Amino acid sequence: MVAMNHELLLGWWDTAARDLPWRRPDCTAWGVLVSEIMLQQTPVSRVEPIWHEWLARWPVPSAMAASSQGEVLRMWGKLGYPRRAMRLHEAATAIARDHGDVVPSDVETLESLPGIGSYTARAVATFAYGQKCAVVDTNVRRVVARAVHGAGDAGPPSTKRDLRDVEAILPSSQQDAAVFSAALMELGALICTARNQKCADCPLFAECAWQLAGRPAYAGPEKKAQKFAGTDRQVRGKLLDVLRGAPGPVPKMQLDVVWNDITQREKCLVSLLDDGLVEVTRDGLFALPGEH
DNA sequence: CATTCGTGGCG
DNA sequence: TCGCCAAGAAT
Repeated sequence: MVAMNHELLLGWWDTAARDLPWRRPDCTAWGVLVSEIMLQQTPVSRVEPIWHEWLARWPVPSAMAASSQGEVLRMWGKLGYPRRAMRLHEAATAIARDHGDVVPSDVETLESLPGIGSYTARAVATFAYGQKCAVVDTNVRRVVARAVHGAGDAGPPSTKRDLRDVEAILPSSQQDAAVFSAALMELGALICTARNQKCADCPLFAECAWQLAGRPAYAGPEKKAQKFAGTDRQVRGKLLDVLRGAPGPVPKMQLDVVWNDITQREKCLVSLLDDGLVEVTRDGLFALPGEH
């Protein structure tokens, strides 16, 4: 594929795009930001119900800033990676205090906020404000690897190179660029998936470099499978789940029962305290931050 | 640049 | 069953 045929993808988007709440015209920039944070490493199906609860409860950043971190962690529930919720609370506080309660529109300022990196900053600038900039997530990387480079899958991420790759195929029109980015991501999510890709339904089938090359297998460096069972991540999750399930502060014994390995358990509790996800009360009880 | 950080569903 | 995967960021 020498040059991406934008019309094919834009046309497909019109007929195939999912009707997600954060894509509706009445969705605020804050709503878009919340969705982007929640969607990091997390499937749409699990995000959607929580997103509705959040926007109903905290329609603007200042509303969330007025809530405690513990309250935010409870509302986050089991979405995973709870530090995202903490950082979003921090970001909401900064937006309310420093930006007039308006989510910033330029990539630079967005990236300066906690929890907002290269992808999320560009996603908000593009999807909430219609700006023209490259948006690179795992879906886009995979689609570009196949359709443009003819590889079976994307190699290890490289922020600078990945950005250049996508900038090279971005439509010149600002309006098209925003839809194009959304469509690229949608294609990766629905058609050009990691496994069991649906090439027969792909709008780029005829010009896809991977198809034209005979769909060679991924040739890059081996990807390390992420373990979970037995990791600190699992232990931290169990500890935090106790606090989420309790109405208030709990004695340490309640935390001790969730994991047998004392050394690992204590290490994880300390790390949760370090991250500000857990606090100790005056009475030596353990609580979600701000809930005592 | 490589690791760490949750959780659950699916083939 | 269990490895793999799901809109990344911070360090």
